[in-house]
Amino acid sequence: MANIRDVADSAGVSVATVSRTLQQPERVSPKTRSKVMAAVQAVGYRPNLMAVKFRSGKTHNLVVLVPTVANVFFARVISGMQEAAAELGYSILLANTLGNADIEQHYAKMVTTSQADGLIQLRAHNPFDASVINDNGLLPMVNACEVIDDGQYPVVSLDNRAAAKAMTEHLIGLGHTRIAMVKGPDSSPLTQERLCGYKDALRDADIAFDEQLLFPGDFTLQAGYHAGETISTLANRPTAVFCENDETAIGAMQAFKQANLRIPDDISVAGFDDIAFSAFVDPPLTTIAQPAEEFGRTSVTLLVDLLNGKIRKAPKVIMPFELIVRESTGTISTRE
Amino acid sequence: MANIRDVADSAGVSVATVSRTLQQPERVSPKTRSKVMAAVQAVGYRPNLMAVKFRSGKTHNLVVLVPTVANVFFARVISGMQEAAAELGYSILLANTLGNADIEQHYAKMVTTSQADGLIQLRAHNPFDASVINDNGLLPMVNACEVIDDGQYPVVSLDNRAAAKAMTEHLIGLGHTRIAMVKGPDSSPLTQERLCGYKDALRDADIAFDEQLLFPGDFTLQAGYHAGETISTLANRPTAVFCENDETAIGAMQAFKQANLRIPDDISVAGFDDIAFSAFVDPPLTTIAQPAEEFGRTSVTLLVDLLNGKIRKAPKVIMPFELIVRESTGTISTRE
DNA sequence: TTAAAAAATGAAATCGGTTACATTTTGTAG
DNA sequence: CTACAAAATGTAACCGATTTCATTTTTTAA
Repeated sequence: MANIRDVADSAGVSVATVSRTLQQPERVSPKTRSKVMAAVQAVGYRPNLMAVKFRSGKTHNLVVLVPTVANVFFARVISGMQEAAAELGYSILLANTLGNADIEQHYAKMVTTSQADGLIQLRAHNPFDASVINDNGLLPMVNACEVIDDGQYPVVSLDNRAAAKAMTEHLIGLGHTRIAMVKGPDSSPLTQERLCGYKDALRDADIAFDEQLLFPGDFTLQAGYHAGETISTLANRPTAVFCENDETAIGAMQAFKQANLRIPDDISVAGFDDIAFSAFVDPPLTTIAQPAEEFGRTSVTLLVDLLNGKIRKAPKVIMPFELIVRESTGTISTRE
Repeated sequence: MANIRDVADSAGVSVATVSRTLQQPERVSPKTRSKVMAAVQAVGYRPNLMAVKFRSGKTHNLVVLVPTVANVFFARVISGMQEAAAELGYSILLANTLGNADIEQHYAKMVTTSQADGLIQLRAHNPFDASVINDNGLLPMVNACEVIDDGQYPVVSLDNRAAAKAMTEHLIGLGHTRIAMVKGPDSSPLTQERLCGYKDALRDADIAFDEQLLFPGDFTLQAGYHAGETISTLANRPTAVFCENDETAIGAMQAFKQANLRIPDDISVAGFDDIAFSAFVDPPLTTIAQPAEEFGRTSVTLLVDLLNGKIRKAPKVIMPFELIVRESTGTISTRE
């Protein structure tokens, strides 16, 4: 592999001149400039960017921790990140952590070992303990999608509580009073926030909260299916089910269909996230749309600002949500 | 940020001793070893791995080009890659190319500019021209999932033709003779291979191939929905539809339902990939399962072998497929 | 024509590790 | 106790670029 010295030798100039020709062409005479460019072609020179990054101390890499890239919502967020990163001259190092703390730390260490400039967390699990990999406790990090709001790091999130409240109000508006909720993992702040929003709406409508109508889940199709099975056989069945994400809702719908329940005539189903599939299930799913790509773009922008010292205090950006009413929710007993 | 010299000074030894303590502890006396370890703690030393990688010339990074991480099948492949990479001490640099040649080249250049050791392509679009970014034309690369079989690079792929043939034979076995196919993009080798398998099966069963039964698609839900709409209104409607991937099949199913066609009584639908959603649509989708995670693991292993010079000639690994028969396909006219 | 200013170029330090080789210390055998 | 081998440690070169500072060349003005 040809290096800058080979170019210099081939052009009969010093390495400094070669470097200048490539970085600030206006600082070399036209004659040597063309001589150098010819030499670059001749020897097939490609700068060793590892050397550049080493010397500059800037890697222009950003590590992104994702619980699983197989989650359709996260996939959209990642697309947004990649886009913003490309514009700003950064590359994304994607870590599919599977919720595994070892993998998380392995990738987080890339920041402390100068392999990456900063870190973005996109996680739905237990808060990441930055002190594990960094003694002074603070590393250039942005938390996205999920509020781990200790005020230490910038946050990009949705007002999950308000969104869940809006969805619950939609269901209440349709006449539902027995509204089940299929939760995410209890360890996730998302689960708690959405649960709070659900309770807020019930309280405002003077509907008593019923612990029995809460069902465990973990954001997967399987969990939704399982919850749906359970709900189907319930003596005093709820007339609506609010699932904390779309995968769960789609799984539940499948269980309801197999139990010969009509949606929404017998039971309304609502989701959260508005993944692409949700518009293509039968019936199309009522859900909450999040600006996924925008989440990605914003978190990258924020992190880069942080790296450039353009940010004073850890800001908190709240992204807007949208209630998407489709056909999986309706008034009760229409055809009963 | 403390460097190795700070540790050396703090411990009162040379940098070489510090390095040895960290790399080959047995080559240092126990006394100095503990002295150095204490100094490491004291100054909060983290090795600058950028420096290590620069000097060693090995980055232990692998670039992976993916058309879109939002594709559920690719997401599984990526999980497999990450797993194998972690075991082998490599990191994955994931590039969401969106089929954009500029983004592809941007990331591919990371290999020629010493920012990554090798490249894996996971693409369903036009073949990547390695010569664009590398004069001598050959870079450490593995092609996965899609055969771009010019014999230059190792390939990990499925026998798409045989799989498509098996699915078509399944449909023929159910009594179907008018079998439509919703294709992927014509530019993709996958599309062609699966089309060939479809034709193979027709030929073996003495069914005339009918150009009219071919419908364009691009592997998206929307394309499937659109094809489904068209097929629904056809005068001489086919009794079965084989879609070249599951997203397309799920989109088509949605269109059929809206046209009040019963699946599979009025029309059978088959997909390809066996994404997680396919078991949770109504009715569950008959499809071809690919060992997605295994694809990822195998391609990483192959690439690392290639980097270590453990591979002579570009091998071609064919992964096994499995026909998953669910409820979206059935005999014709059962309840007509 | 010459002195001073400006432009172009080169020499060498630098980033933070690793490692070949040199040197010193310790251990062992005669 | 000496001689030599083995172990421990240190010195300095090296990886490939950028950049400061010095030096040379060219341009401008008197």
